[in-house]
Amino acid sequence: MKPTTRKEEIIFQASQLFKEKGFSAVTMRDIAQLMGMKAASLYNHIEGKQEILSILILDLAKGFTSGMREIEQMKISPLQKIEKLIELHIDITVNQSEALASLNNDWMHLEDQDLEEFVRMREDYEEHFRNIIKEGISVGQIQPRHPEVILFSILSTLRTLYLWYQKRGKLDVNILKRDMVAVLLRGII
Amino acid sequence: MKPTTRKEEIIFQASQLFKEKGFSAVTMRDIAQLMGMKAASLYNHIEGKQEILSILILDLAKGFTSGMREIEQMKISPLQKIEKLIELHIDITVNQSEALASLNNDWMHLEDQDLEEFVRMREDYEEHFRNIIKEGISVGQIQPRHPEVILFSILSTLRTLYLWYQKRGKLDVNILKRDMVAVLLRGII
DNA sequence: GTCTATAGTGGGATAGAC
DNA sequence: GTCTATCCCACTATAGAC
Repeated sequence: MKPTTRKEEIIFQASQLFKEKGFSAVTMRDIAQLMGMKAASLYNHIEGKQEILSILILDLAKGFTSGMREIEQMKISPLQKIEKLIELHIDITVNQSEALASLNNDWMHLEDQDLEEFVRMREDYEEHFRNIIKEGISVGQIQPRHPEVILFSILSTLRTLYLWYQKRGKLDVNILKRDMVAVLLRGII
Repeated sequence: MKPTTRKEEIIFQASQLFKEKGFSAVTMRDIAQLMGMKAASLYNHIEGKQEILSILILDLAKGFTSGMREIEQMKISPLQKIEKLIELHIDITVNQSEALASLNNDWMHLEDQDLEEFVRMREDYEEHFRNIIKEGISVGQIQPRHPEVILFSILSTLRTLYLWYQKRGKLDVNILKRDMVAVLLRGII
């Protein structure tokens, strides 16, 4: 996530602000100030505030979608697929925690087709995740509890990991993966 | 959470909007419309938009703080205390999911002393939770993994439960408590 | 590609009639 | 206690000079 073009740099700086205060509370003037320019100048590079949000969220959502597709096609057990999904979330958290904040908290401020596309992708993602859990239950690898509770419990932890990852002084990613997989799959007792 | 006074009704209606769109994206005109009045009339009952947020978040935070204090004083094992804490979160989620959304997502829009007070209460709450986990580890009731990973995993699930609870057609609370305790404590394998 | 200036809109909040 | 009218300000975005 190293911004190369001017446009990417604007989107990157905006994402920092969106994470701190939320999309609605961030102004074009705030973003311009971080860029060291005036708000009007931003419009030479981007269409507007909405475009920034849309790029941030939809690009990231596509990352989750393609990651899910790859994992689904692997010839491994359902439980191993869930481990891979946990690792996917951790990798994305580490590399794109700002965009993740927008995806979690500001998706409802997307407009029209962007909003529809996002909601569709998210439902799709959850549906595939749920199916992997169900398969794990049916082959006896996972406890026969309500798949929805399991899905929610894992996803909510992974989705809010970005809030916590940097507070704790950047744990080593591999240690984090190992401990997280252990806690989520095997519990704490 | 049945609003009785006019002021409480305004705060309640506002909380619905804050949950949907976030504090910054909700206008006094939006709130007034839900109340069937004009924005100017709101000011006969409340000081302003900030007061609404402040009451919503601080009242709820105090609920968590006093719940934690009660549980800590019980003469039960660390693991049983964690079970009680899970139940506390579920009860609050069921009864006050709108305020919970503001507490999770809009706390940074509190001002001055309110912001300070909230941050202090939250840190305190996490500190006490962490100590219960550590005690559980030291008496051998809980796996000797990093307490921070355990704390985060449980708290992030409980904190975002409000997002999910109503989508799924209001599960029976007792079933939810039982399954949630099982998944969080014993894992899914 | 950045600037100043400004249009156009909508926000929180207040004054004062009823 | 609610209303209309309005203030003042901040917002997104555009126009046009440099």
